[in-house]
Amino acid sequence: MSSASKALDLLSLFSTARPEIGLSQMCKLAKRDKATTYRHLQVLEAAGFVEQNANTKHYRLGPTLLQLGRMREATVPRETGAREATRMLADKTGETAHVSVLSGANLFALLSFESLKHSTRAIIDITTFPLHATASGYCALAFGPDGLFDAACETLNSYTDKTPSTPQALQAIVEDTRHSGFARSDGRFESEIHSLSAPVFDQTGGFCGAVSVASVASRFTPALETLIKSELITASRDISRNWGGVVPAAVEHAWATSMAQQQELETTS
Amino acid sequence: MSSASKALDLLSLFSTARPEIGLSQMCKLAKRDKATTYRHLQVLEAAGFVEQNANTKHYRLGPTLLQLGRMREATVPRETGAREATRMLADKTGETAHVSVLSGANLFALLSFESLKHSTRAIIDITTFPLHATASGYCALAFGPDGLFDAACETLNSYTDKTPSTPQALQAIVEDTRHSGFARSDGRFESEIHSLSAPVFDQTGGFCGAVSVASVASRFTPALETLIKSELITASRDISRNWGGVVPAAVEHAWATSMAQQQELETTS
DNA sequence: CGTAATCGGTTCATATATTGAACCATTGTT
DNA sequence: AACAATGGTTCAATATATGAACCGATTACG
Repeated sequence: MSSASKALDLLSLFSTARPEIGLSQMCKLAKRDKATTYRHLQVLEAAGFVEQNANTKHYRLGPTLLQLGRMREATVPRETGAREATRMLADKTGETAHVSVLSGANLFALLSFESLKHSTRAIIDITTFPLHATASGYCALAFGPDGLFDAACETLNSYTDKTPSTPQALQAIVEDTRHSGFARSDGRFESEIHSLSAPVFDQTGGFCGAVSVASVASRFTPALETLIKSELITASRDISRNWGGVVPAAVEHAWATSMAQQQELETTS
Repeated sequence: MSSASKALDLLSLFSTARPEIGLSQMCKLAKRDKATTYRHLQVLEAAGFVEQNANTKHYRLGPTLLQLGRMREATVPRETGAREATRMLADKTGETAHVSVLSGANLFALLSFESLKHSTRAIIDITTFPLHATASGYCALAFGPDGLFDAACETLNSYTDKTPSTPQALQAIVEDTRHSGFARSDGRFESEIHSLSAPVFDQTGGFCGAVSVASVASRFTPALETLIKSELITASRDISRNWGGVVPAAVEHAWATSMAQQQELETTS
């Protein structure tokens, strides 16, 4: 592991719950030597990625991040292009809607909206989604670049007893996702959460992210599933358009087939 | 220089004018070896600080920056803490008000408000303010850390025929700024713009940014100058307070002296 | 067309920057 | 006053970064 990435890893230790971190605490969290950690922090501070509270000597995120974050959004307006559709999605479904973006082999959380409809709701508080355990991840594996599946298989951590633990089990899920145009995680990452997800595409013509609805498992019904899928289609088209892309015909066709089956299922029941 | 800081330096090569950079071009810009640059980019990509355009193979800023930027603002609400005062400043003066923050040797634009009073108004569309040509920059040189002046002298680009082109000329401006508590750029960056600026301080007790009013030069009168300076004082105190700091007695004293002189000037005229 | 020039990416011996145990200084606690 | 934290520093050992040369694929061009 390069020393640069070790330094960058320190930034991920900050959170809203833990906005300032002292040297000793950071050593424990990062499981690294004090001298090393200190030097890494010096580097980050010089670059404006962290700054030091002059009183407590604790470190916190620095001003450069705001600048770079805005530059990113100014040049690649992902958040702006997804916000309205995601808010609408949460609103229409009454559940938590969120969007993730693929970068390399990582799926990063972009934004999330919680509906006010229910007092219990799914909270999205992770920053990177495991590819093998989340609906968003299955979308990436199903519609994203080829190498992703092998990358995902390297760390098949089990989060719940439903988390797929073999490449074969994962492959089956991915096939199903590719076939239906929707990904599903029924308690595969968190046992109480039932998520549905649809792929999003950008100007390159390829998969670049996923839009998802995370519902509390106990209130997930076929009717809700139909509603969520229908709204996911709208949201995916909308976000893809805002990101300069278009949903490929193959995915549109998979959706159409899925929705027809879903409707049939409901009328017979 | 640590390898981590070399990697981080690559991020500063991106700008709105140059949002995507290929490997070869980046080597030239960073003046570094191709293999080294490539590995640095790999590290940054793994951390989500850059991502690669799948078609062109060019690199651009990554999604992690958006997350960290939001986290920074959530935990150190600079933008939030300056917004109201800046809006008020624009409103009261009828001109464009903006705030910048110092990070390392760069003065970054934080936010800007345009007054609706006039149909012609100053537009702030740059992200980093040159230290030697803007009122905000003079504030940084006058009240900021020591090394800044030498850093500024390294690139004395001329933007107008009034831009100071020698360290001596710049030094004189800085002295005047330190003495009066206000910085002025009368067409030194853009010929039609007359700006006044005041320093802002944070919890460290040191200079950390500037609040400015950019006025159209043709309507800049002594009366307007008095109004702007008076409102700048209010805004600087307000923002400094919101950022956990306080305006040092020396600066308050400089302001008091300046305002007295200004008033004298007006009554005699 | 063939060839020369670029491009992104890779290799491996060399050399340099990173590492961490032990250390110091300061502060707050008992 | 002794103790246990804290943040910060040193230096020999060594793990890591480096860059010239190389590769294969595009692209430019006479």
